[in-house]
Amino acid sequence: MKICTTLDDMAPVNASATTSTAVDADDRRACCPPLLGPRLDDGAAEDLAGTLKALADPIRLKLINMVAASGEACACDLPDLLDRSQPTVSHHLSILVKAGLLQREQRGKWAWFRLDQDRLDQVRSALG
Amino acid sequence: MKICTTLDDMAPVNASATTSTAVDADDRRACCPPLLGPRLDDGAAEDLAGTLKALADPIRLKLINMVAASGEACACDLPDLLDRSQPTVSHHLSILVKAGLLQREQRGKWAWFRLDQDRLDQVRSALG
DNA sequence: CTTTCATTTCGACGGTTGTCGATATGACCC
DNA sequence: GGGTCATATCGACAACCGTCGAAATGAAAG
Repeated sequence: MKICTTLDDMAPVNASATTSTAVDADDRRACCPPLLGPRLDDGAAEDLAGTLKALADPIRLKLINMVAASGEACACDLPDLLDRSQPTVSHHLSILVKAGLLQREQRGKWAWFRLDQDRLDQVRSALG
Repeated sequence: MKICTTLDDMAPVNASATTSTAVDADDRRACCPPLLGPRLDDGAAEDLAGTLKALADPIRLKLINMVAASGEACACDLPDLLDRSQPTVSHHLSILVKAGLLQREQRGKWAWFRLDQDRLDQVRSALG
């Protein structure tokens, strides 16, 4: 039972000028704006959250920063630069690749990584 | 011991025209670009990761979406809309408020939330 | 002051995550 | 093939996270 009556409680912040000024609902929640709009469906929310999870780690942010700063980076340098073990860095890199934020390229025995700028732009615009 | 010799392995992708073309290092890693640039220091990485962590959850994304769609939202409606218990929704709201992404306002017994657009813009530009 | 109702906090639980050492895979060279 | 080196995967562990029911807090009304 959610009535949300007592319009007095609603300091009319933006007063969203609807037609009806008087409230007459008995069961309809009179106080609450419809909350409709361009709804973010479950799938989209899950997808965006997944990509943001890939970004939401300081080590992975520094990885992206390093790759972006140099244009590309060899995996061989990163454990030292990040003060993390080689398996840990490999783990983070694979997360970023899986999220589409980094592209992996094998050159000889070394693995090189480049930033997928389009993917990052895509994430940034999703936050707009 | 990381030498990274054998320039053959470096298909010169962007060839970053440095002065020295010949490689003569014995201990210096000759294959790897300097990886310098506008470095993201530990503190900044931690801060940004913290804010992104607040965003990186489907329920919290839907919360932000709902608040943004209506301009403001009453906490009383959200548990039903999100199909989560009231304590769970309260928990997510507090995370978003703590991250500065939502602003809380008490109106009577109800709690209303608004989006802090500047904060969101700030996050988005940090990803640029 | 007592009751009522919205919201927060607490305690607990299962699931996920970051980390590492050890091991496996894969690429090159001889 | 065998050796060497870079990277990925495995197994384990502690820490963290999302979730809920129960209880505490806070705000308004009677």
